[in-house]
Amino acid sequence: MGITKTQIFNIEQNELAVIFKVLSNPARIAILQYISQQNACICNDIVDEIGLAQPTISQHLKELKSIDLIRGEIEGKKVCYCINLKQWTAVQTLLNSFFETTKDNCC
Amino acid sequence: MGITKTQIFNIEQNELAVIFKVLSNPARIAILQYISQQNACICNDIVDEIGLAQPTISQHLKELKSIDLIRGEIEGKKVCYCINLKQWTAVQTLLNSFFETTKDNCC
DNA sequence: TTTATATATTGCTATATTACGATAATAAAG
DNA sequence: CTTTATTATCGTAATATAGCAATATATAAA
Repeated sequence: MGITKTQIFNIEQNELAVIFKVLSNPARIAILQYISQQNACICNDIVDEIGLAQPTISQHLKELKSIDLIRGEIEGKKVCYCINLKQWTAVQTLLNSFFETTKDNCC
Repeated sequence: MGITKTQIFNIEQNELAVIFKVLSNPARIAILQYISQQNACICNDIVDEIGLAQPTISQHLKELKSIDLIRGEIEGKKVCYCINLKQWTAVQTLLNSFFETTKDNCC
């Protein structure tokens, strides 16, 4: 069906899946890395840096914003994107905790 | 297009994206959590536990196996799945390192 | 006001994903 | 060998995603 049966899973499972989904595209990984590499908040050289069309980048930025991983501040006609450090750390902690908790038993 | 332009990204970015994609489904999260909760390697009570059809579970298990996160040992007519602790830890480290490295600069 | 620039939105196509019924494959049990 | 149980694979439908051209929106500059 292409549709995930979210109802049968709990909030934590669905939340983790959403986070992983946002991160499951190399363009979005590249965007995050590029934004973080700049010394200051970076505006849209992103389109030049990554080899994708402007609407595509804009869509990816929107998805990253959807889980609050990045933030866009309007500066004149440009928008300045930067990583939301608070949420970034929260997500890191959440994923780490998932890995840690799920590490217990094995053959 | 629905097709990701993997060529324009580097190996690390693509590898991270693949890992995140495997984890980006709540059924697969639930399967991993269920497997890890059992004291011994659990076989296909997974189908009973998760509310999805057997072929669907089988497909999800295949995807988890594709990045070596779990392992299936054939025991008679049953298959005994368990988390591959070595790869599990490797993935945890890789993701953590991604989060750590990408945490540097921000507004 | 007009023009130029930066970003977002819309609409579309191609491909991927999720899910399941039907069926095949495998192996233990009879 | 046949039956039964377990898991995998195939085929298919519905929906999601990635990407882009065209266009809209917004703001600075002229």
